[in-house]
Amino acid sequence: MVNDPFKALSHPIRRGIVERLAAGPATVGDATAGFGVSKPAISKHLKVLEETGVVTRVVEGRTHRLSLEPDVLSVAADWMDRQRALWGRLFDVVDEYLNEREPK
Amino acid sequence: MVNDPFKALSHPIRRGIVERLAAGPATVGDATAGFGVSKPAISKHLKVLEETGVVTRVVEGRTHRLSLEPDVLSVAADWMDRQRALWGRLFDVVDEYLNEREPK
DNA sequence: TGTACTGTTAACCTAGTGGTTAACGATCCG
DNA sequence: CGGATCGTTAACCACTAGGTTAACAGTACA
Repeated sequence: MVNDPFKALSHPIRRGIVERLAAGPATVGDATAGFGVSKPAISKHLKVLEETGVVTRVVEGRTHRLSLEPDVLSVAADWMDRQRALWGRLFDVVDEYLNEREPK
Repeated sequence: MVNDPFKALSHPIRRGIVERLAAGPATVGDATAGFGVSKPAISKHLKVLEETGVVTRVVEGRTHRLSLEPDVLSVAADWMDRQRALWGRLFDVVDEYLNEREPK
């Protein structure tokens, strides 16, 4: 099991799937077409996204409808926001430090 | 080479290092103490963060001073923000859809 | 000088990731 | 029923990630 949204997003295909689902729910075929890999490979990526809770699945007949689960990924986004706020505060200090140590 | 901020952040130790550096520049020892792994392991994590451009290093005698590089990680944060904005717009639609299909 | 300290490199090992092909399960539809 | 479609599972393979120990390089300092 994965259970780590950052790990779930660490692969470009999975980020691509998330981007597509952000435009609206879609079937597996629709959400994953054009990545240039086989269906089993896609199936594994979806499994990761589902285990992490990023994506949810509703079976409808022979197709599966995928949707995003915003709450889970917002944890990662919040982490990002927090870090970025800290960087903002820190940037001048770091800059000053580097200029002191290695004046061009 | 890695060159992918999401991959760089996909490991909890690397996120921990970034969190510490967000509080200010630090030496390798200071920034990486308490993770319960050996020094070579830390050295590899730092290499990943450096290759990705997330962390920069200045050698000072026998110690190395690490700092964050806000610009690079802000790319990842922007991606997050964009996704979150889309989710916000999308949330009601998905919710409505699910309620239609599977009324409790 | 020699010894302690900071950090990296080298060599190696294990487990996991990401991909494949082949086969299957279930559903829709003529 | 019988075939096409959607998607998964099984078995396998190559490569990478993350960890270890041992040795090394450079710097500080008594």
